[in-house]
Amino acid sequence: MDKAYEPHQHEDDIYQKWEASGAFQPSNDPSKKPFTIPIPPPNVTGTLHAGHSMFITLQDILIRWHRMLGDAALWIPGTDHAAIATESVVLKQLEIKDRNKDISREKFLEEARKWTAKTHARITEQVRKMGASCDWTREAYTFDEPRNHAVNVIFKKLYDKGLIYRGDRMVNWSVGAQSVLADDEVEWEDRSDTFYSIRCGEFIMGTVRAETKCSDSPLFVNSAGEYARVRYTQNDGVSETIIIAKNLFDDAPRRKKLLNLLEKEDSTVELVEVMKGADLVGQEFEYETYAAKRNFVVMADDEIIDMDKGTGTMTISVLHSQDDYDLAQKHGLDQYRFEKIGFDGRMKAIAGTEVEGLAIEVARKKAAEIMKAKGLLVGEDKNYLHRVPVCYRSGTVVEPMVSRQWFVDVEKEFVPDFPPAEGRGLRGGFGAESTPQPPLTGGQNSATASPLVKGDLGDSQKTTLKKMTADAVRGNEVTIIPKQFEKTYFHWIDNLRDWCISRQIWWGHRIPVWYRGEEIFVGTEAPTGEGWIQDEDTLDTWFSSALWPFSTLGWPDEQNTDFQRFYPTSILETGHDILFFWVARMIMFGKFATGKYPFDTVYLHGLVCDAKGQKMSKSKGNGVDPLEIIEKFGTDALRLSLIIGTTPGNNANLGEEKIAGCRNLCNKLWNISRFILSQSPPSDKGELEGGCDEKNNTPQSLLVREEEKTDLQNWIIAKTDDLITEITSDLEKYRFGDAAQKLWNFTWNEFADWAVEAAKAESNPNTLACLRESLKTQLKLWHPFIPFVTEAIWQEGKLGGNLLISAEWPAVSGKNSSAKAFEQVCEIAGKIRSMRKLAGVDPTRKISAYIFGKNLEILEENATIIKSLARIASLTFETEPTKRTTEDGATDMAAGTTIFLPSSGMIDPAVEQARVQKELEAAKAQLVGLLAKLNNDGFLKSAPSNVVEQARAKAQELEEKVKTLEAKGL
RNA sequence: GGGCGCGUAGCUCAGUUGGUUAGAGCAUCUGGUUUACACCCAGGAGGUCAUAGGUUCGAAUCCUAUCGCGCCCACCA
Repeated sequence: MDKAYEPHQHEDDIYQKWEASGAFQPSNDPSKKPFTIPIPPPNVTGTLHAGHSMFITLQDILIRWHRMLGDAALWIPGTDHAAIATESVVLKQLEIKDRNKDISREKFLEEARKWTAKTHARITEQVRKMGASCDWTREAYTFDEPRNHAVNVIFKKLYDKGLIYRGDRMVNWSVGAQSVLADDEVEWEDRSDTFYSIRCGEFIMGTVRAETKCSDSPLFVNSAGEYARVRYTQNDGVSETIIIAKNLFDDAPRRKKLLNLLEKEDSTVELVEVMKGADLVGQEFEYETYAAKRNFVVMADDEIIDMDKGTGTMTISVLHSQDDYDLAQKHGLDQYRFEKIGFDGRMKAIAGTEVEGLAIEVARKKAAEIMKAKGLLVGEDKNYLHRVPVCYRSGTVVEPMVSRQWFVDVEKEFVPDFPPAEGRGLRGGFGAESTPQPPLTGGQNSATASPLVKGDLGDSQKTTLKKMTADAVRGNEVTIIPKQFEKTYFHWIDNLRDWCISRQIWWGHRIPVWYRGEEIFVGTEAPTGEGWIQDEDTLDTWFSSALWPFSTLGWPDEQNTDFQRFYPTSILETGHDILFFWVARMIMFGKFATGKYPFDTVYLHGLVCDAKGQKMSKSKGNGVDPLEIIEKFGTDALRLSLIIGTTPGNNANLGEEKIAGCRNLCNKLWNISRFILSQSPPSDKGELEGGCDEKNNTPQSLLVREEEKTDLQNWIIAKTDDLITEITSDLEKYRFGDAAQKLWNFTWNEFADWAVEAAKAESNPNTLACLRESLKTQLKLWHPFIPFVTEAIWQEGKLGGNLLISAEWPAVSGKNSSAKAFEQVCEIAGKIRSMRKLAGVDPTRKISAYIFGKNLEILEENATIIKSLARIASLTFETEPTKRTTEDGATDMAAGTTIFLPSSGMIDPAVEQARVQKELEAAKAQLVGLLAKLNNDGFLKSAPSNVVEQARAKAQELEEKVKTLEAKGL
């Protein structure tokens, strides 16, 4: 074995061995419990980033662990076609500026397929680099044929249930890019614009969008709000009244700002009367706009109209603002749907001949000018700060525009037709679902036919997609870890609106709808007959992603063996940022399509940040490239650094120093192994005399002999057993960070620092056998976290007949060993080391030492070890403290004994005195606190007895210590 | 604006049901080269657990308020 572990000499080779061995594929043995994780498919055009590294590591840990537990572990890999991102990457790659003019749909798709085939090879190779033990024979792609079929089937199913409809929808329209933008393609920019206050009859309303105030509209007030009729008298004697919110009237500075054209230095303002909004409702009036005379009617909406904003009134522009659109929907105001702006970003005729054909911003200024000239404008606040949506591509302001889109209706009631519950049923055998079970035969009619339940069963079975999605978590059928995300989940569901699923791009699943005149056909295949034209749009990427846990297992063929065996899957692990986009929709579609929630546990990890906890971003340039890290430190170091010191859901900080530390751990493990293996060289089966233990490939001479165990050997066995228990329990609780931390602490600070060092002194073949066994156990426990180095050691040492990836998860030995005795030895050795150092003893010098105490048998038995660990030449044990404690030298207490190091001219009495003084003070301070506690009746009465006992014992020990140190005669 | 969360050692973070002297890695200080490992070994120092109240025999942990920070959702005359 090399002196240091060199990851690159092993990793690729090991990965190939694993894959070739078939270990990545789940066992076909029907007696094995299935354990399934669907991978969050990375973008097919992407490259590996820190977020990928995180989920690959976590999921691989789970998969490897379950595989070792003997489960049929299946991790399905795949990639995502990432519609929008991919389309823009490919267009850029092809140097296409205007998709609609420069390339045909077919040609584009062909090019995109070519391109993604190339990038697919890259990203999957990178996933392998991380050591992902996923089953590549089952690889899927969100945009391949089987997944397309699944998409079409569920689309039709939803449509047939009336859960998919076509409707108007406000979209983000980029005039610059001539395209609809997804919400995450919209950037928000802080801007300073002019806020106009405009006459609307006697009312005043405020807006930035002056160009849209050119049509008939209701004027909304708050019926409970107070409005003020205010009289303005100018210095020339001309006076008039206007109506504004009473709040605004009372707030003179704000009033002056909003009504600056009316409220001049020398004008007077007086309150004429105060009215309730309700009193104003119903008024109809005609008034001039910048375009033409229009009709207004006063209406009320107490939810939307906020008396503290603007002038407390609002007119609407139904087709050009989301809020206005919603308001119009709510009040059924279809007659006010005026298209004032075209998709070219220019004003239409209804906006008036003065501005027709002008671009929005130009029209706005023109409209303001006209209104000013006509006296319609009563205020201009030129420094109105607000945020505007901007197209990330063209930089132009995004216009809300109405267009026809496809939606999934999440509120509509329907009767689900879940397939019969047979076969494996719900995971874990908990058969009872919180939601009513569907009838065994599908269809709405069969439901009412059941004689078993009285009343309208059809109604009782009704549900909505929204309810289904909420019930998953509410009914504890899906558990979210960490739990706090359940709150976020419910909050999202409570605010859930219909899901717009159509996208005006080419790269995606085309909507399976065909039109012929007024006819509409929805199906999984194109209809026969002439003249059918397929919908131009494609589906939102998340639509196909929502099917991932079952579309990858053969659905809609529910007889498929994979679907039967592995669905529902076990755990969905992903970043908390896509809880809504992805996780919630999988839950929704999974239940709808299959009758079962697609997984029972959702584990959410946090973001991967830089060493300072800053979000990684391209602009900051603080991104960590996992491939570079792997190159420099090895995959295991990267994996470990992502796990250690992190907790579920919280962000993980990644810096080179931390990764280097993890690399060091790998090297430490390598060197511990190197030492142990050098003492018991690897052997092929039967090579050593006496043959081998068949199963473990352990030479007979290295089998642990129970009958002659020393304290050290017992310690190794007991501690290793404890470790198995703890790591297993941590993994069961998804406490990966804790598990890794405990393994680290054991391997390095206990096993290497104490056991291996003590073993050198003990020089006993049975100790070596114990070390070797413990090492094997540690390699197994470490394997899910750092698979490469553990496998490399396993192979180098020929520690098992097979690959470590296929080894069994360790079970406790059950050999009733105790670590207690040897722990005492460690404590004594540690104390002597500390005393030597603090007293200034030459570290190379071997000294003599005395230990006084009642029960010294254990220490005497381990004298050789203590002498070796603490560099002692002569060690004397005595029952009673002799006068030696009053001689010059260092005295202290540990493990119930008193330790004395004679000075022999090495110890400076002043230094020693200072040290003892410090010890004494600390002990006294602690004792005072403890005694106070023990004298407190409340404590004695209420605290559990073991806590009281512990306090008593500690107090006694401290009293003794204080006595001994004081006796030193300071 | 609505929601969620976080302030613990110089830095980055753990701390599970409230219960010994609050832990780790890195950094730092003092020393060392010993049958694997300088990607090392041994020993130190370093904390008013953001602040102020409260509950309790007992609070980093539970409650309230304040201050500071982050994330998600919404996009508002």
